[in-house]
Amino acid sequence: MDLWMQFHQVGTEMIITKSGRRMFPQCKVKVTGLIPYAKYLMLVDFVPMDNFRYKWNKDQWEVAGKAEPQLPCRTYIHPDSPAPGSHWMKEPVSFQKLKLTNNTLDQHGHIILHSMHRYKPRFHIVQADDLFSARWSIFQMFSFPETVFTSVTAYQNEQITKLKIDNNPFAKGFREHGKNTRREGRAKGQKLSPAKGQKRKRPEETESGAEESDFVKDENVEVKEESNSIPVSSGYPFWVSEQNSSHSIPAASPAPADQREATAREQQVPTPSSYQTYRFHDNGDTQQAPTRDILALNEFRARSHRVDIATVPEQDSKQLSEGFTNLPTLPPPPPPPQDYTGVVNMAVDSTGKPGARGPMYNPYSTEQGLGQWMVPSHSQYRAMSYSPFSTDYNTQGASGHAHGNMADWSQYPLFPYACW
DNA sequence: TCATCTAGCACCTTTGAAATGT
DNA sequence: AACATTTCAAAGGTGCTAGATG
Repeated sequence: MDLWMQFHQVGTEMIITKSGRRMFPQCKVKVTGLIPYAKYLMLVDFVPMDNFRYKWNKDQWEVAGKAEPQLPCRTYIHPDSPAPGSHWMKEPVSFQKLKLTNNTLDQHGHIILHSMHRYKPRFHIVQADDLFSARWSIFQMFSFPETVFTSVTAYQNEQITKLKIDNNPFAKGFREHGKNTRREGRAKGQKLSPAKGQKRKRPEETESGAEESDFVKDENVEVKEESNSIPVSSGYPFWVSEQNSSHSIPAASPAPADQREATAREQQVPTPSSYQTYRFHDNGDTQQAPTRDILALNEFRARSHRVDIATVPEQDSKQLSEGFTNLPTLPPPPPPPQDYTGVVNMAVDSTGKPGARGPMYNPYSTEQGLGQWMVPSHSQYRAMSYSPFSTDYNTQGASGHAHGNMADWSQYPLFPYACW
């Protein structure tokens, strides 16, 4: 939590490369309130914060234009999934193997993002017995304002570089004095690459002492359900009040749905400084009765009020296009046994432990699953500026319903409604 | 010309199998 | 034989940077 806050205050950047890079800080969450014997899946997807592309100019971020077309929205599923609630609650859940890439043709199931765009990870807890047949009946979404980041191919802000070097054990070689002879040897007279001009000087030689990359905090915080756009830029010194900038640039497409719609159902965990003033909303009603299902960032203990649980719309793609806010809210349920027949489309970490669980998708449920709620009509979605089967996407060879391998499947969005 | 991206590098940690000890 | 601990090489994660790209 502390580390995330440090990065957030500077303006978190995440390196994305063709081959994929891990996130740092990594996402690590603590969950409480699950039914110990019920099985759950843990997932993460990434949603754009807005409709703009950014650039780093004179030590600050500013809007550079309209965002690139949406990429297929992939979802990372925690390799332990499915596991009983007791397992998830036993210790903080780490998403350390989650990788980001800018390779739109990626076949490894990494999360595909555009460079120089802003994103926010979003966590999902899905109650389901297994990965094959999971029909998304009950799930919850959580997000954390301090995890917003800008995807980059090279660090722009030298403060971020320094923070990463100081805190990431894999970068130790860059903070220890005199160990990187290669850099010293090249240190003269070369052209500087993007952030190079600013990164030229070596990071502080002083050991920050921040060896601890696991930010273990256990503070109480309330989980809130996101009811409006998140003012992520507040307290974000390197951002040119992008909200103002945003206004100056004509947005051809509507505000991102994440802010517009999906967020209305998303539970957001505020930072310690903000949670006290938070008021929980649920369809306009202020809820007070605390309940159970919680997810907290970085072992950051959280407590939610009434949990917002949405059910997956059945056979009604129109509901999707009309906004997630229309989905019904159910009480925290003991899950009735269900006849799971849906399809799971997800990215799974290749280094995970899928063996014991078998494939994480069901190639035989394609028609039903996609037809049911993964594949709305194009006309409905195009107007929303996002389609899981966009032109770009189809050119990757994953069009239609003929899929023969995991790589193909991993490219489908798990939660398409959240990506408009 | 410039901003951005790519690929390969040196340096480092992590991982897990094999070896060794109890 | 079973388990715990240590060793060590391979795998993989870092930021850096020259050159490529558009």
